[in-house]
Amino acid sequence: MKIGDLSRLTGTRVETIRFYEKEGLIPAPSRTGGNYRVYDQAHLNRLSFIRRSRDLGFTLDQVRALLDLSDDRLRSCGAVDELAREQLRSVERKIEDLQALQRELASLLNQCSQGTIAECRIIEALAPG
Amino acid sequence: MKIGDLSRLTGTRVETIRFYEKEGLIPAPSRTGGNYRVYDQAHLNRLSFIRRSRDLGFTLDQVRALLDLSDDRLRSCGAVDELAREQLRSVERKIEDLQALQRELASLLNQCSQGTIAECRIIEALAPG
DNA sequence: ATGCACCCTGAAGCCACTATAGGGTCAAGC
DNA sequence: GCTTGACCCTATAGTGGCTTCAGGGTGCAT
Repeated sequence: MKIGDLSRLTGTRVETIRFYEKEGLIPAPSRTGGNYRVYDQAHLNRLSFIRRSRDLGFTLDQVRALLDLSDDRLRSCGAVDELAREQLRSVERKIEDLQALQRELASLLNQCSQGTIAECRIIEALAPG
Repeated sequence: MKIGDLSRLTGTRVETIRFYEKEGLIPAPSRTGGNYRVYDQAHLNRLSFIRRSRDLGFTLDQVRALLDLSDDRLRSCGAVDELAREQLRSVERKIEDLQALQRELASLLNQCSQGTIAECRIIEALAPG
């Protein structure tokens, strides 16, 4: 499997795959005579794991931790659970922040009567007073 | 007013104020004999405007646009309205994405029975299959 | 004279990629 | 055998919005 195939199979850009390799998230694959990277099923599995973790919002450092944990089959999954729980909390905090923002913006827009800047409620709300 | 005073009054880090100046968001202030920046009320107003816009989630480019618009008192506020509307849409999109994420994480955590990694539902969900 | 809080500049670092420059490889078609 | 075009390679710089760091200077009190 060449890098483009891996890219298509995982929905990951080629540059991102090379970036993950440089970051040590994916082991360096063997090469063809023409210096092309050659991947196997293990690479595909690992990259899929990384992408799903990223899609769930984990940082690359968290993904690294999850990968390490997932290799240690006999260990308790408490650490995994804690990582996921922390991530959930962080997502919930972000949602709350954005909802507050949403309310503020909606309220500003509600007050805008489409006149001139001088009487614009939005600009007024931003300007200090 | 020295940079530290402006920092305290606006809740902006000193380094960030210097960064805004370098970015052209705040005009370069005059200096004391000792080369310290000296700010006045106009600077305070402008920085407050920037911070409030940032708090509402506008990018620095959008802030630049808002600042330009706010100087043009006679212009219609349609452009301001459009910027705010776009920002609201973007916030709403982010909320939806995060809520999907929240549901997924919560569901994973729900299934975790705190056993070993080998039987961990979270790792299982991340691993390809 | 010494300490301390504050100020200065310029450059590098953060995250997770993305883009760009400048090239090499390989199979197909003429 | 030569070209075309899709693909691959490396190394470096750029993105946004700051933050941090190195290495110094200022100003006031003790």
